[in-house]
Amino acid sequence: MVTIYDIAKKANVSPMTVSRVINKSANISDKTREKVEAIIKELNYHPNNSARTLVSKKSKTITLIITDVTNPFFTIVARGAEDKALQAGYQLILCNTDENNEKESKYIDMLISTGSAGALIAPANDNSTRKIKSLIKYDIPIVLIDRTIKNNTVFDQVVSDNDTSSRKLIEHLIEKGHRKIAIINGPLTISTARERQEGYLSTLKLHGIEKHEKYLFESNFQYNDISKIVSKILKFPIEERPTAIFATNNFLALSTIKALKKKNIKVPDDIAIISYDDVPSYTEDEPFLSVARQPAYNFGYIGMQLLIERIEEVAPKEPRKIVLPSELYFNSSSDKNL
Amino acid sequence: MVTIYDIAKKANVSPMTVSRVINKSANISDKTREKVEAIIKELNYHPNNSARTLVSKKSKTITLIITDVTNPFFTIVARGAEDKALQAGYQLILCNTDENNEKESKYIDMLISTGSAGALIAPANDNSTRKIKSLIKYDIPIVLIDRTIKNNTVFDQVVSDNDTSSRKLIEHLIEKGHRKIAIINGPLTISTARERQEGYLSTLKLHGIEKHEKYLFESNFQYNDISKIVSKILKFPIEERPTAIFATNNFLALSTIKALKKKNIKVPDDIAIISYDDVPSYTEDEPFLSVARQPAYNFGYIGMQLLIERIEEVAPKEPRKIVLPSELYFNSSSDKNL
DNA sequence: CTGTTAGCGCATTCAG
DNA sequence: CTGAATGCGCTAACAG
Repeated sequence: MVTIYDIAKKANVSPMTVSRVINKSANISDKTREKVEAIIKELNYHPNNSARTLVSKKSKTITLIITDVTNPFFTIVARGAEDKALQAGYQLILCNTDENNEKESKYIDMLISTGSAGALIAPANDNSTRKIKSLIKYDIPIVLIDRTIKNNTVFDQVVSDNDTSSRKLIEHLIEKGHRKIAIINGPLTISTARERQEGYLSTLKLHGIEKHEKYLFESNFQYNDISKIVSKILKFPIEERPTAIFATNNFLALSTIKALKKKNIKVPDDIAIISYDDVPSYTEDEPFLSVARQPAYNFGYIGMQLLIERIEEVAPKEPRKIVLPSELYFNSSSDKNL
Repeated sequence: MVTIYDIAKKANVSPMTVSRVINKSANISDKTREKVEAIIKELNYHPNNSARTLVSKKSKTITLIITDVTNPFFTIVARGAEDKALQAGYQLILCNTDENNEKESKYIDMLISTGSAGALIAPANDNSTRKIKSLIKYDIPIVLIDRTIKNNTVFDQVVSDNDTSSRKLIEHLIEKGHRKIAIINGPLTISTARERQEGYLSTLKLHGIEKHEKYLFESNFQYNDISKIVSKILKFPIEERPTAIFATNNFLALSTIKALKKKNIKVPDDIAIISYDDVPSYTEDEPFLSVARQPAYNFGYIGMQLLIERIEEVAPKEPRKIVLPSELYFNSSSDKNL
């Protein structure tokens, strides 16, 4: 391995001078800089980040903790995060928690060990709170993305306008004449699920529609079979059967549609569907799902930007909260007047 | 920061003993081990990986260099790689090259600096060869995945059976009665594109079908507009117009179908389409595309396994080549007899 | 503008 | 089974 000592010897300068050249510090004469740079190239020198981090306590890796890269929403988040990280000279460490607190906890331990400069975290659920807050005492900058934790007063966050967008989605259904609207939600221990549910409930109230406990369903945000829930919905007497379903994330919406299809229920003719987020449609030319689509790329990109600002200590002391508006698309899945 | 010295002092042992406990080395009495472990927990000690890597030259991070996580194939590859890495206690650094040699080169430099234990690389193209081979002298284990480089005699690789699967795809078309088969391919500087093209050509030859240069199209493997190529194809006099198209990756197939739709050409009625890889269909219940589907997860998972074996020096000296068979699915997009 | 000294936190080596 | 000494490659702090 080529070290700054090798460079220094060959350039007839001190290792410190080499270090200064590498770190582009001022106060180096052009002549020595050029000389040293030439030798760095010649010897194909690569700085040793471990040594750098050890002594300076400043690392160039950032940890991204999400639930699953395989979820198209988080795929794009990861891409946005990586793009911004690279721009600023940071490397991205990818962690999938699968909404599992133990995995998450393990990753957070690793993040501390690695000496990550900071982390972008989409918390698994409310149980994540304590572990994440424990990062404060390590002085590791954190930005929460997509999901937040309860009573967060210390971390920056980039979140969605869950309540507003949910309201718009529900109001769209109401305009279409729907009154019996079910919600198939993720775990209420996840902030986004809670906020979307609140948006749903407050909008019903606002429009004088009674809330029915039986229309509230809780599953999880992963891609799985929710035909049991759908069966329950279809077992209601026809006059009580929901005419519309608010599926609160992409996977829930798709699973719902799939389960309905299997039961020969037509969307939107028999039941309308609205969703929060969808999946990229490479195939269809006409989008089908009515959806509040989050700007996934920016969750990663802007989140990373806030994080880097904090790492490089150019951010205000107060934690910042960026609310990214979703874009609403009303397509076929809810395109029928009752 | 809590260090082994803090632990040592509190436990009344030497730092070295603490180090031994942490590294689970033998030759520690149960009593001292337990005592030390208790204090490690109490003080919430996290080993400093930079220091560890610096002194031992063994790091616990692995770099994954792919073209784009946003490509569903690589999304799954990344997930497989991450899963295996975590199992073995490694962290994954994610890099997207966008098929760009400069980005790739930058990432390889970073990988050296970071002191990555190894890397899983899907090379951008043939121009990647020299840079990747330069890693040999740093003694950093490398496993090539999906794509390979020319004259590779040193690196492990996990690749697809591109020729065989291409042959099966083409033979399927031939059985359906097709003789005029076009290929829309990625850059021939990418090994997979070359191999798929070779499979295509040799199969035509095998079946006594003449090769036409005009049926060979080259675009790239990213998701973009290839309507120009499709227009060219449609401008052939009708008796020369291909009745089938082999689109050599997921994005090319989808773009082709989209472009054909726009021109009101029906698939498979007017033109049949076969593809290498597709995208996950969360929505459709009936798969549409006829495809050789690669076991993406295993490209990551097995690739990571080989890499870790090499890092931990339990692999045979000779480079290994794992060829993962694709699964063939013949669906609607080619389901018509001529 | 450049050099010297010291030490980051840990594991390797050698002693005992 | 345990400990002491040493140095990994680099930069902060100070000196000149």
